[in-house]
Amino acid sequence: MTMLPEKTLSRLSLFRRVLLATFPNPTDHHVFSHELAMLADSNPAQVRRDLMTIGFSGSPRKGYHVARLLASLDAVLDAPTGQNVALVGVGQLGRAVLSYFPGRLPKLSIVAAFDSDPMKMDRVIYGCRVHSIDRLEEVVSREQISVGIITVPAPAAQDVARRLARAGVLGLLNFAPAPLNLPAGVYFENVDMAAALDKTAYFARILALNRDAMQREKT
Amino acid sequence: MTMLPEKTLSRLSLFRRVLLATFPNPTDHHVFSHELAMLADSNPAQVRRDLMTIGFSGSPRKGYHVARLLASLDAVLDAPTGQNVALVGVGQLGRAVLSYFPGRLPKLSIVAAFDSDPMKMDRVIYGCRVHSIDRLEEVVSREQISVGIITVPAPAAQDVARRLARAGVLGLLNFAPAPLNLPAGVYFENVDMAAALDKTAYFARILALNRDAMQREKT
DNA sequence: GCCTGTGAAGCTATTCACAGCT
DNA sequence: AGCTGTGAATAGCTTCACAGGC
Repeated sequence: MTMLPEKTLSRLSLFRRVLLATFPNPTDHHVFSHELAMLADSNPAQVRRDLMTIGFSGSPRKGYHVARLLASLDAVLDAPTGQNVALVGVGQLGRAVLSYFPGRLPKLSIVAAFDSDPMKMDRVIYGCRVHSIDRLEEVVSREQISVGIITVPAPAAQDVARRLARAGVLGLLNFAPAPLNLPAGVYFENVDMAAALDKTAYFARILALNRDAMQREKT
Repeated sequence: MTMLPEKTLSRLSLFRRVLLATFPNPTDHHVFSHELAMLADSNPAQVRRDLMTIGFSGSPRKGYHVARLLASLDAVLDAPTGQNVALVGVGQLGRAVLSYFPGRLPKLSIVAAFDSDPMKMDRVIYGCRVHSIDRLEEVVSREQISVGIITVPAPAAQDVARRLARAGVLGLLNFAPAPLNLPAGVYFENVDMAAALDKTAYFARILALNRDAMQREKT
């Protein structure tokens, strides 16, 4: 399994989450592809294809064995020993992210946060120590951090991303509304809330127009 | 132009943002597709295709006229009279979102927030009044709200989404880590931060493995 | 009968490559 | 010479549809 497609990974992460929520005690439970599809707002063919992609099989009789499936999902999604994460930018959004993750993804720990505001330094927020941004390279290297979360304002994002990459971080999750330019060999994913809201508003508008058109047609 | 593809819309929103940031005074400026591609971390062919999709053309000589392009992007992305937005769930994440948007998307105003915690009600947070969740239907209808942002905990998301949809909201931006089941005719988009982080960590891990493999090959 | 696993078809999105313009 | 606009090629993703198993 060299490298799974991005979309498949998103769904696998979601499958794991809904399975855990639905089967607090998964032993001896089974799910059919159409059941998991329902839980994850997907469809049976997609579920079967995704599980096929990670080499997991069920039985036509009973479906997929939940506990085994969860183990397979863990094997794909988690590093056996866990991975350390750093967050840069302890503003409103950074704090929200810090409060969001603990407990949600047990194999990923946000072990350090960074900010440039001296007021925020050396405090502990949601269980995470805030360091001066000046010590970014030092702490990333010492704590063996392989994943970075960027929650700084847009103008600072590119520089922070480059420093994280240079310090050895290989995956970046960027919440800043600025596109990053990074050398190949570093993965990054943008969470573009502004674009997401623009898009949602656009489709809301189109749907409203369509609905009005139908209304008019009826008369 | 019946309905633009989702991906195209995300990029158009980004194009507008980077153009505004790069050309504070756009009059008489021009951009080539490769320049805009650089700014948006895309590629020239994609930029040309996207602009073609919205029927905007440039000249081979000078490229795209920035002010005109911005006007075209506004025409596609914005409702002429603006759209009203409601946010449900004034927790840590909800507050971060409330503080994030004002000023960023001038045609979209978050005009109301809702929460079930009596402590939070009737306060004004980041310029937005917080109402009791009980008054959701009433306020959505009175304020003509067409877009909803869901920042409640996962177990409450489905119910909130259904209430918003029933009250007439046509587009939902869901930050809760729970998939929604909604009738057709309502658009929704999930911002799944947990899946995004899982994915980022996965690729960071794969990249580390690949890098180590190359290292070993060299010896 | 109702499921899974999967080749094949269908669809969407991206990228190529070049004619046409200035 | 170097760009845009775009048909055509490619790549990537989703869905169909059915053989095979219990």
